[in-house]
Amino acid sequence: MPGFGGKQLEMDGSIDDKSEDSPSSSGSSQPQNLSTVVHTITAVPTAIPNQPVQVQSVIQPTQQSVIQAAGQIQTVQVEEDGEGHLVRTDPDIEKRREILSRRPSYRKILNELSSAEAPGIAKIEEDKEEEAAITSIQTTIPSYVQTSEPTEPPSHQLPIIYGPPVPLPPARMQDSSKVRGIGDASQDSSSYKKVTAGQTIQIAAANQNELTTQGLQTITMTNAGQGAVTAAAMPAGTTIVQYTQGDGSQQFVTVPVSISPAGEVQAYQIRAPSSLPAGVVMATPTGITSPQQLAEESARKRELRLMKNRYKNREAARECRRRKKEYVKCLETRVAVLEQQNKTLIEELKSLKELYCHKAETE
DNA sequence: CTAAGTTCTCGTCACTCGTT
DNA sequence: AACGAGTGACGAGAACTTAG
Repeated sequence: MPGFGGKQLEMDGSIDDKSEDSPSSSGSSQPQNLSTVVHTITAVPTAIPNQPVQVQSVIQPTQQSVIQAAGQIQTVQVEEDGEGHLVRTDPDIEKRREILSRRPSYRKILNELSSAEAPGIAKIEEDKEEEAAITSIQTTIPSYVQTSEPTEPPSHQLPIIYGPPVPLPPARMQDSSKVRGIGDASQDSSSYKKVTAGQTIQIAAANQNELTTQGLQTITMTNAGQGAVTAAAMPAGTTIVQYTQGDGSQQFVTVPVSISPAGEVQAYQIRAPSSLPAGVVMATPTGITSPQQLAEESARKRELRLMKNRYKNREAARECRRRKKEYVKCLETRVAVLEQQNKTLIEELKSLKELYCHKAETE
């Protein structure tokens, strides 16, 4: 992360009241950070003599924790020991650890920073701009999701996905040559296209009317492609199908499939949507007795839970990153402002000194 | 021009914390 | 206890940079 690494923040005590509350971003899940961070104390000239110097202890960012470190600005009280050395007299370590162990919220930190922001910083404007930018990003539909107008699809093209898409990462982009529209599911199985096991595929009908009447918009079929855990999770011959209804709600159903030795899904059958009960539908294995079955069942439940959370979490991660960026921007702005203030104060001190010297000479 | 290296971005999972 | 929100860590792929 260029631009953050090694950047030394020099701040005066103007935000001490806020930094006291600023939680560390090294959550309790990473308490080891406490022992690895390097605290450097930077003395900043202040215009107020004979007072304890308040400086910021800035955690030296490491490659992986640059941004986290930005949230770890703490107040450290230091006093001169009479020989010009700064002696740290900050509150006890335990309290600090307690603060550090609390999980941060960038929103909270940002709000605190914003409320303490020096006037003249065009922060709201900036936020608006950023918000607009984010909106435009979020409304940009990934190129790998087909969102054509619901017109007659060209005969050479694949079924078109209508409605809120379930974006798939490019790596798992549906292989259009291997996917058949769900509307064809009732047809002769010999006409099924082959789907390589281990892929996440997206299925949609070529006919929108068919979709709307059936209440289905998109279907994502996940098989054993997400690692060994998933592979073990799914009982042989079944897969979980995720589908999105017209109202955007997501549903899940397990579907029996047959996989060829070559690893290709040869056939899959999905019940008519009208027969699908609301919510999650699972083919509950009967008579689970062996530990292996129990493990399979729990793994399957886990997979289902993850699948349900995936979309939300994706959005949450985006939001989190946006807030983080906003927060870092805010910090950088603050640094710029404080640096400017520092410069001004130094200049002022210089001119006052000159004035004083000049006056002393003339007297 | 291209291969290798670096940085950026995104999705996913695991985990914690607060709320119900 | 269950659930949702928030966030760190990690991996993968895209985008960019640099050396030969």
